[in-house]
Amino acid sequence: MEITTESLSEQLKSKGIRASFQRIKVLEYLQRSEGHPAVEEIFCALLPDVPSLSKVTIYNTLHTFVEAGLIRVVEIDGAQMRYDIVLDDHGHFLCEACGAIYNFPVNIRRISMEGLNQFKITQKNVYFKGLCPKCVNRSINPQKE
Amino acid sequence: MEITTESLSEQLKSKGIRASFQRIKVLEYLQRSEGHPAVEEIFCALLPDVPSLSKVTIYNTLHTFVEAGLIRVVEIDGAQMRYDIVLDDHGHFLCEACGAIYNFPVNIRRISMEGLNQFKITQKNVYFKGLCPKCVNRSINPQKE
DNA sequence: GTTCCTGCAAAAGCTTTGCAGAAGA
DNA sequence: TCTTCTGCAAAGCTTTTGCAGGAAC
Repeated sequence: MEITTESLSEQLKSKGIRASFQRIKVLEYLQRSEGHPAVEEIFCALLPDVPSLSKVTIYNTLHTFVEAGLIRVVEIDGAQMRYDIVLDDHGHFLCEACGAIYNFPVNIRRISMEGLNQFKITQKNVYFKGLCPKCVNRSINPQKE
Repeated sequence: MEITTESLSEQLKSKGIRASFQRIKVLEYLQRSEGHPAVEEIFCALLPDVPSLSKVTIYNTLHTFVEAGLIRVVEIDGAQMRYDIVLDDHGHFLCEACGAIYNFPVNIRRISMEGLNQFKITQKNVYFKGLCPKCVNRSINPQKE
C-alpha cells in the first residue's frame, strides 16, 4: 500500500489516536525506514521538516504507538530503546560494530517452555548479537583512509 | 563446593583478578544468592559488612568479572543491568510484577539461523516476560491489607 | 468550546569518568 | 616499591514529569 498522509492519518484514527502532524511524520518515518530507529534517529531525521519538533514529542508519540499496538519496543540495545514496525514473530540481531538491527525468522512460539509451567508469559524475545556481513568484511579487509 | 574466603580468592586469582576484600564479597554474594542481582541490590546487601563500600566499586567489580568471563550480563530489565553467575545455555524470564528473573532451559544452539548466513554471531539471548507463579497467584487471590 | 497534544524546562535514574589516597603483591 | 584498586565528586545519557500555550475535533 502506498504511504500517503491520508493513509497514515487513517491508520492512526483507526487505532483511536489523534492524527497530529508530528504523529503522522513519526509513523511515516517508521514505515519508510527499513531499520529499527531510536528516538535520536527519528528526531534528527524529522527536524528539518518540523523545526519546532521536540524529543519529548517523539517519546510521547512512540509510547502512544506502542500502547496502541502499532509498533513494538526492541530492547536489544542496552544504551537506548529501538522501535520496530514489523509485528510478526521474528528475532532481532544487533550488530555491535555499526549498531544496525536486523530481523530474522524464528519460530518463537515453538521454543520450549519446559520449566515455565506455572508462569504467565506475555512476551517472548530472541536477541542475537555480533557482526553484520558489512562489518565482518570491513574487519577482514579494512579500508585505507 | 563450599564457599570460603580461600576458594573465592583462588577463583579470582585463577582468572588473573586481584583478590581484594570488596571483590571477594561481591563474588560471594553472586554465588550465594539464587537470583540475578542488580548493582543496587548487591550494594545494599554488602553495605552492612563493608560500610565504606561505594557503588562505583560494584560497577568496577562487575565489569571486571564480566570481562574475565566469571559472570554474564542479563539485559532483560530495561531499567538496569542484572548479573548472572550461571554460564550454561539458558533462557531468562523476567516477572514484570516483582522484578525477579528466573532461568529456564532452552536449546539456544538449536535456534534456527536461517537468514543469518553471513553474520558473525557472538551472543544469543532468549528473554521472556510476564508473571511468575507467585505473582500470578497474587493477582488471582489478592491478599487483604 | 473541550479535550488532548506539543514542547520547554527541569528532574530522575543508571552508568561512566577523573583523580587522589589506600590497599594488594 | 610499584602497580592496581577504591571511593568521592561530578558528569553523561536516556527517559520521565510538570505545566502553559496551542492544535485537533
